[in-house]
Amino acid sequence: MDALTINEAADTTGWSARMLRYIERIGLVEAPRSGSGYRLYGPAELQRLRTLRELLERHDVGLGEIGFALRLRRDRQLHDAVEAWFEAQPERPEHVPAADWLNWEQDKHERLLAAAGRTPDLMETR
Amino acid sequence: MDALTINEAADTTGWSARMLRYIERIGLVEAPRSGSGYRLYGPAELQRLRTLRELLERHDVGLGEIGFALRLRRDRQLHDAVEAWFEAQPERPEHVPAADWLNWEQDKHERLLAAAGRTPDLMETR
DNA sequence: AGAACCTTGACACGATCGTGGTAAGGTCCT
DNA sequence: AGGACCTTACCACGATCGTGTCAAGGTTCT
Repeated sequence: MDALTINEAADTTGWSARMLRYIERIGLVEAPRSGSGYRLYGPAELQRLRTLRELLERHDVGLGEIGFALRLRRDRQLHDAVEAWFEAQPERPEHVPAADWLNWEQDKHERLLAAAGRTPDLMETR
Repeated sequence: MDALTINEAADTTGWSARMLRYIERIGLVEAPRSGSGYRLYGPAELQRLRTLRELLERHDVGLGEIGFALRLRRDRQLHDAVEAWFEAQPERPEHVPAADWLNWEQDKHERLLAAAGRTPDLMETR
């Protein structure tokens, strides 16, 4: 009572055989193959397929997104880059030379962002 | 020399104004607004936009994927669920009653997966 | 007041995603 | 040997992604 072929696995997991192949191509749930190339789904794979389905439904995410999450776990390089990007809160230069502020009104192409992010209605004259 | 409006920001970052709005909608790089609703891009945002561009190009990922990464960081619930799914290596029952193995040949719908994942050519008679 | 911006919302369009189906060919069980 | 199943490779198709453009209306500058 162990390994099922793709259609059997499809029946018991709710996925279609077509989707099982797709899921495999994405890299999630890859079934081992028989000597002649048939996919063999054991309890482990069946379990993963069922929980995968639940995961998607419960959080409204797509296969591609989980596929990306997988890529993140495998490619540390990428993971770190993404993480670094999120982490990077480019320091807002604390020291804003007053001189720059004076030119402001004149330079059409360089407007000011009030203080540090919020703008106290500098632009509305009305 | 601080905050640019959307088209100016577009010019200096390489993105189009359209994309800046799109990027904002996804949740990456949200520009603060002026009193009248104009987006104001300060050095921080500009920096993020440039590095974002680099991130995408260098690792060949899409905005949607980074958007998903963002969702993962914000929704710990989801993050944990995904992590759990990947972690879950459903234990392959170590104890396989020999009896089950005997029925194998007979039960058309229940085939066996050799040992723990790899199948030693059980299915190829030739 | 008028030009030059900005904002949101809509229509559009090729590319990819998520699915299904079908064809051509190999494998397994009677 | 024949039927039922598997494999890969294609064609298809609606939905979303990534972009652009345009319209209608508000803001800012001169």
